Formats: sequence, C-alpha cells, structure tokens
Amino acid sequence: MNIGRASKLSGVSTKMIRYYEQTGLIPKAARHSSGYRDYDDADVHRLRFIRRSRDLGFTVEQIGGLLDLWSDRSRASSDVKSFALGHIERLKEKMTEIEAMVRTLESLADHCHGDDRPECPIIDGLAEDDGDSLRPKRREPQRFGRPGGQSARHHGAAAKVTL
Amino acid sequence: MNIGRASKLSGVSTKMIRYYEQTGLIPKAARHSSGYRDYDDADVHRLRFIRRSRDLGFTVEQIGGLLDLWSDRSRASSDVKSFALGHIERLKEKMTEIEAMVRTLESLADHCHGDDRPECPIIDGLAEDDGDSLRPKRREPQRFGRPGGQSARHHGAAAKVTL
DNA sequence: GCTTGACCTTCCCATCGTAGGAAGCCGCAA
DNA sequence: TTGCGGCTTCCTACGATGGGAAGGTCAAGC
Repeated sequence: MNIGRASKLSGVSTKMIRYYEQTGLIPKAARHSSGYRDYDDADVHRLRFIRRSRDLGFTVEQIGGLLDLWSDRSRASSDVKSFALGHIERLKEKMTEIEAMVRTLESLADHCHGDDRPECPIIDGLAEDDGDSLRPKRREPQRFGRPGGQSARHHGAAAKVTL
Repeated sequence: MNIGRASKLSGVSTKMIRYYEQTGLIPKAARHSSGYRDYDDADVHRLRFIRRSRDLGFTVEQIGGLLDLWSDRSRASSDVKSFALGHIERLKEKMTEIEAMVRTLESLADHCHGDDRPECPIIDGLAEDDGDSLRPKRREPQRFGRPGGQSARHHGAAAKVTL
C-alpha cells in the first residue's frame, strides 16, 4: 500500500512517516518501481505502536528503545517495566512543576480584585524586585534574618516545562 | 552595566537577553562607545519580570502581553486577571493530559510482572492491533458488539503535550 | 608600553516534533 | 489526452535555548 493509506490506517501523518524513516526510527520502506514507498500490515502495525507511544508522551528516541524491546523476544518484562516506570516518574515531575505554577498563579489571582481599577497583585508579583520567590509577599518592612518557620522558597521558579 | 552583569542580576542568560532584544520583546539596549550593550536597573527589573513569567509557564509572546499590561497604567486589573486565569486553564489542561498518560501507563505497568520472563502487558498494550484505546485490554474472544457499561475509550491518546 | 584573560560582539548551527509549501513525477479515470 | 490526486524530494518554519567560532574591548599585571 502507498504511504497515504498507511498514514490513514496508522494515524501517523505522511510527513511523520517519512521523518521517522529518515531518522532511522523505522527501516527504509520498500519501493514500487515508480519510486512510491510500499507498506504492508506489519509496517502499519509498527506505526501504530509508534503513535500510541507518542500519545503516552515518549520521545521519538525513547520509542526507538521501545521498538527494540518489542522486537527482542528474549528481553525480560522487567526491562520494559523499568522503562515505563522511569517514564511515569518523569511525567509526574512535569505535573508537579505545572502544579507549582498553577498554585503560584492562583494565589496571585486570588488577591486580584479583577475590577476596572488598575492595582493588580498579579502584575505586582511578577514585577517584585526581591529575589526569586514570588509568593508570600512578605511586604512587612522589618523582618530581616531568616524567619523561624517554613516561610520562604516554597515553590519558587520551577524548571523548564516546555509548554 | 554590561550584559553579563545584567544576566547575573536578572537570572536571564546573555543569549536570551540578546534573543529577547532581537525579537522585540525588549527594546534595543543602549550601547557604549565600544559597542557593548549597556543596561540599567530598570532593564534588569524588566528582565526579572520576564524570567518570573517564564518560570510560570508563559510563552515569550504572552510575556509581550504581560509587559504591555505592566506598563499600561490605566489598564484594568480584570484584564490581567483574565489573562492569568486563561493561562491557569491551559496549564490545567496540560496537567490533565499528562495525568491521563500516567494513568494509562500505570494501569499497564500494574499488570506487568516485571520479572525475567518476556511476556509484558506494557509492550502488548502499545502493540495492540485494535483501534485507539490502549486500555482495558478486553482480550476475551467472543464479546462482540459494544458491551454494556463504561468500558471503551476512557482515556485513549491525549493530545500533544510536548515533553 | 605589551600581554593575558575575561568579557563582549555578530553570525551560524543544533535541538525536537511537526507542519507547510514548491516543483515535479506517477497513476488512474473520463 | 487531459486532469486530478497522490507521491517524490527539498527547503522553511515554529519556540526557546544553547554551543561555538571569529574577532573586538577592557582592565590588570608585568
């Protein structure tokens, strides 16, 4: 079958199929005499595998590993499982980062009247001229030296999350 | 001050400072006679604002909007608030997507023995040859026609999340 | 003075996954 | 034969970031 058919059956765009071939994720497709790529059911099956893996957040590189695990009939299921668990961990880290952003933003938004006046704690929070924490807004003048409790640096500045 | 100093004070890399200037997010910096860029405290302040906004997951384009809101002294706080709330919504969507991935992966991993035998429901789930749902794995042969309850399509295939 | 090293400049390239488009060939049907 | 839709390759872009090369500048130490 042609690439368009394989694309429809697998849910992977033709652009991506060619890209995966080019980068070596999948082997070079057979060719008709016309030069058209030719795919069979096994190819489509693999493309589906790839699409599902992408849907689960694996990078293309990781999918290379998954494909190896798939075709390696003698590998242990523990190999796959640790791969998956590692990925789950990474996903959870992302969630934690985003969660921190949401919490920070919500705490800022909570204090914003959201009316037609210009004063706005959200913008003020972003514009604050102290260090990295944009949170508890300890605006009281005198308290220098580290306070006793749990105040500072609760969830300041998460790492990159690539939205 | 030079760009390196501004970078250290703001937490924005020199590369990024030049990039922000180039793309118009920040105005072109003043120059010394030597050609070196020259920054003042207000510039650093703005860079901090940008960095904090990035840390909260805003795109550079959105930060352009935030900077406008910041400098527009007559804008309503509701403008800022809706901006922020919209962003919070987008972040929560991302979280939901990632959450779905995690749930799917965990349900697959839960059924994987993770020992030295090769059988692995995780790989099998990715390789399944039916539609898009990679879940309840209703492998029983005979049950055609849609089953009664809540079975299929629970959380198959989230959209792009750009990990 | 001159050297050295840290800092600055611009310009180009790579990343990652995906998409758009141009120019041109192929296949099939009317 | 014409025409259209599909296929080919090649180039471009995105968004944010970093790496690095080739060369100019500055300040400190001799």
